[in-house]
Amino acid sequence: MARKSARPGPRGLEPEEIVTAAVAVLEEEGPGGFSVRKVAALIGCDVMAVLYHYKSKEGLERAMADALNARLVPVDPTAPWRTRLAELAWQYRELALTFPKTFPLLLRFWVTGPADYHHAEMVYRALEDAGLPDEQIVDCCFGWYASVLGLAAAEAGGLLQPASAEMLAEVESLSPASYPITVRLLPAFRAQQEGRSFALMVEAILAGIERTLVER
Amino acid sequence: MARKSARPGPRGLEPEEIVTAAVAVLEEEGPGGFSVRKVAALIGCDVMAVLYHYKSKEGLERAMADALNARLVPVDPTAPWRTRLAELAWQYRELALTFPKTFPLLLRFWVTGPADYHHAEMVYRALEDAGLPDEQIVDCCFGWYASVLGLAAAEAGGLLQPASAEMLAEVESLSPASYPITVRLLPAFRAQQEGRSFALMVEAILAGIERTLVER
DNA sequence: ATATAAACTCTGCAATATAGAAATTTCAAG
DNA sequence: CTTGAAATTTCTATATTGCAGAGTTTATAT
Repeated sequence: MARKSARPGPRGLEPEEIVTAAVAVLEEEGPGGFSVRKVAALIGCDVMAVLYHYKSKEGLERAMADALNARLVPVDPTAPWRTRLAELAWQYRELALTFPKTFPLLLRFWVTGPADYHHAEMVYRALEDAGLPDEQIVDCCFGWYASVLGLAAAEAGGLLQPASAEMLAEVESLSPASYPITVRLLPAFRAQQEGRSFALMVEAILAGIERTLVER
Repeated sequence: MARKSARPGPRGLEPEEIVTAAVAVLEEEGPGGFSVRKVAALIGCDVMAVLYHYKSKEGLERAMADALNARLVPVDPTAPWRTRLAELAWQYRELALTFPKTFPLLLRFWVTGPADYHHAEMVYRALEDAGLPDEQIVDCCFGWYASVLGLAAAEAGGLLQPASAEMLAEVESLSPASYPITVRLLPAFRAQQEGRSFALMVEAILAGIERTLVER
């Protein structure tokens, strides 16, 4: 049995480095193959060093979600509220496409840390500038978050990507009698373009918020 | 060593019964404590009997997601399209509240089985009745699904529920200088009501879809 | 110097998923 | 009936996992 490891004691292992490695492992192995041992192996430290810093596997995952959140850059507060919310939404999409396997953690841990309050404040402000009354701001903010994260998670899962060949084949084999519209839409499936679904939906949500306002 | 179980061979173990038990275990133990062993223990069969029917743990989870999907009842096709989509959305919410721990599986396995095509056809039809052109129907359908599932998952995760005591305490301890709006909104947090956020957001999305239509 | 806290490593255990072979029953054909 | 194949479940074995407890080293304060 070869012993590979260094002696105990502090050796400047940055907690941030652990999270980075963890994200790399998760992106590489997928949710099924993700384990604390593989994270430790990647950075060449002991398994328990990881658990020391993050208490448990779930603690590490929470930190990973927070690390993703931390990558969001604040939006320009002088821009119109719709522009601000739209830009934030597209940032989430970008995050989802860059870290497709890690992104779903944001849905599991809705509140990951202090960074969240900062982002929420930005959304509150945007909705306030939109003219919503306080009670609607709260309701609307949570709803906006859930919808946008859902959309971005769908991107991460490949649902909003242009239809794959196998998916097209599956649709082609459907009976036109049972699924008349689905079959008729086949050309539209082929014509799907990257990001258009996301764009359409974000616009719809923002338009809907504005309209809710007008109708009051 | 006592042998607790019956003798081998077929004994009419219904696959559906396994899924039901699996959902029960997941709801009881949460995602962390969910294991194939506990599912087998609940229905009193061997672990491998479960794995025989569903190939792997992930296969079982996929079947669980499909089982949830199968609980949706078709909406009345003669109702206005907005009513139809709204009712479907509320059905998802109901599902999320009834099976909060199982519901997130629907986000992990976007396409669970043939039942999906049936539901999608209903949504396509609604959007067609709304007057959307074919290419927008496709984009919009996926986006609508992602948003609504995201909203329902947020309900399942407790995000849209009225703020908890600890969450309120956390907000109270925030510095009003850094988070002026968040702190000001405290009374609104207290006044949150079950389902209002969901209702507001579904209405906004539908209104947004309609408006997208008008603007063309 | 000494004490104390922080940052690790080592050993080991209970639980896990999955593979493969073996055993038993069901069912249809003769 | 018998028989043989297929379907269904169990048993055995293995590698992997999260995590607890105790020990070891280093840094910092007194």
